[in-house]
Amino acid sequence: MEKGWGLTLDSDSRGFFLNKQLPSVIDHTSSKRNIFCNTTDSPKTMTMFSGVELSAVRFPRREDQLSLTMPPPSSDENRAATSVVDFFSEKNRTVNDRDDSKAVAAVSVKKESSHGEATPGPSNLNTGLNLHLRTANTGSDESTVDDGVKSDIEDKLTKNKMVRLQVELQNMNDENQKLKEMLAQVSNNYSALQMHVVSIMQQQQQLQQQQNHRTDTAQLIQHHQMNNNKDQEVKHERQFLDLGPSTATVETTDDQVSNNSSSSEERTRSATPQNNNNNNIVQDVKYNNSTTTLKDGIPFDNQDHSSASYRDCKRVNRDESPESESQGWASNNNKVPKLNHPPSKPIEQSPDATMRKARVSVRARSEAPMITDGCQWRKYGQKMAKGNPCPRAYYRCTMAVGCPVRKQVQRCAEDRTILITTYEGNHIHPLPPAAMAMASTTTAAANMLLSGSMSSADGLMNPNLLARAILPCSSNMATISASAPFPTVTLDLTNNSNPLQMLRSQQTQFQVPLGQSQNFATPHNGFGQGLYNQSKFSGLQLSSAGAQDNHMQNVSSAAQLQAHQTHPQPSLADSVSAATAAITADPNFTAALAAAISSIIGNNGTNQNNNNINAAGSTANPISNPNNNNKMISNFPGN
DNA sequence: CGACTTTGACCCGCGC
DNA sequence: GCGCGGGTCAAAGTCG
Repeated sequence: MEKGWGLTLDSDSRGFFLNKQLPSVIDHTSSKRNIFCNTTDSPKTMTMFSGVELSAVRFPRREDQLSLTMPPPSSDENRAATSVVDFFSEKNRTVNDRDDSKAVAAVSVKKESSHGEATPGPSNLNTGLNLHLRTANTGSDESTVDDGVKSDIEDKLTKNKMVRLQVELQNMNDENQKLKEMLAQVSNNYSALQMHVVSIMQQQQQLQQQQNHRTDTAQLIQHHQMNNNKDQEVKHERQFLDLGPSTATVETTDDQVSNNSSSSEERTRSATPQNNNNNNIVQDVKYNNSTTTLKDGIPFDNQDHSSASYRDCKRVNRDESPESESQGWASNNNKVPKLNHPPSKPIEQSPDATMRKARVSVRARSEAPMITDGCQWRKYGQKMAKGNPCPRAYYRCTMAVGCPVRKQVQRCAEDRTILITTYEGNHIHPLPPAAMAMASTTTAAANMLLSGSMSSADGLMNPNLLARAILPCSSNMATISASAPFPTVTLDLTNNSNPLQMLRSQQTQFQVPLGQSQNFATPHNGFGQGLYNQSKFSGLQLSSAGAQDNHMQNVSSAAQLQAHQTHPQPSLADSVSAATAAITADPNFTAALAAAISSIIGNNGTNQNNNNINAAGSTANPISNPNNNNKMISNFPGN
């Protein structure tokens, strides 16, 4: 059937007659069709004859004229027609069985040979067919009979064809529109999912912290109860509970009892939330008797970090609000232990304070006074920092009232072209697309850091082992410094090597030691734990640049002496490195965002590393810029 | 006029 | 206890 149609309409639109156009033609040629139907016995012939039938009707010759105008043909005519048709169908069927194109060619040849050769007899019908084929190509000048009918049919055919094409076009447009909508929806879902993942990670960290704090607190209480005289133990208990019960607080209390030497760690971890209900009384007393007492004993609203709050509530409120001001920067962090949380403070708010303690610094070469990260900032201060002739500027996020996110911007003293931007805190508002990459990057880095720094369940790891485990690769892409009193992840994008190329080279030589890689299988337990235990190390380096099978490669100077090892890291870290690379490469964050998103999207495949690389490099970012590099520097409270 | 920046003063914690 | 440094405030100035 299809081949038959195809043969008949080879010079025309083949698919056209294969579809719905046929009925209309048949209607106009019903009489003729009946004739041929009667003359054809087998379904095959009939099938094959459909094309011939149409041809005869559309391009009637003498015999067609007879067919249309005269009574039903005689048996001779039927026989003649049948013979022709049979011959034709069989021939074509044979040809078509071999090769469709050959069959078409055969018809074409027949059409050429029959042109103007209206031989009588059995070839008459054939002539009609050939005329049809030729006329289909060249027009109606050959037709001598009933031009009006033919033109009508052709017009209808054309119209139908156009209608059908239009319908198809419309369908395609609709489908295109649907695809576009789907793409937009997928993009939106991706953004939402990304933010959801971040929030989930934070929640997990909070839960971990709470569990760890409870465990440690209980253990410490038992320890105190078992040792020394009970009065002193109770005294100590209340003391550290006043400082803000937490794992860190507990440990700090021990330190305070012993040598009172871990102020930095205390600052780092003391804000860790824990509201032990048993301590409420003590907390209340301490809170109201604090040197920075609350007005009327009303707890400060921890959620109110707005600039208006800062202005309206002057210093008393600032000091009273551990989360409003003191949760972020060093000096304020120091206030946290003293001020403790109001008893009414929800437990889940405290981890927020912990989160805000982590900083993410981005070192990037930029001539601009500030890198474009998509957020709106308001400068609220500037100070001359020691050891740096360049002033340090303080900015606060103004995209939402109460957003606790702040950042410091300072140029590097050694290289004025390097701009150091330190972010702290989590946004409490939806981020514009341009800000998503940086926000997710900093959040991921902070999560990576805090996930471990706050977990104390397994804090007895060998530091040397940790150094090797955390920093397995021979790269200087990151360092852990003891200079900062709080965990700070620095994404150094200023090195002269191409970070992506470095990633490639590193990925090819890494091996995964199970024993140590297990420490990194879960970022909350392994990697962060390592960071936590490395808090007394200095000069350790960890790299976030390497991404192999969703794992980030961590590098340490100590590990430089070790064999190359691979440690699985969260894919989020991959996006961190990729995004930061893109950010640095292009001050225009829009392009960087595209690169980051592309890199994230590319994480799905087995070649995700390459995808990351290619995605970042596919942007306008000069990835090949030798000044680009991913370096992660973690600053921890040192000894 | 509102938003933003500048800048001196202030507060606080830490180290000596 | 004092000085230092970090961080913030808030009045004054600037800008669109």
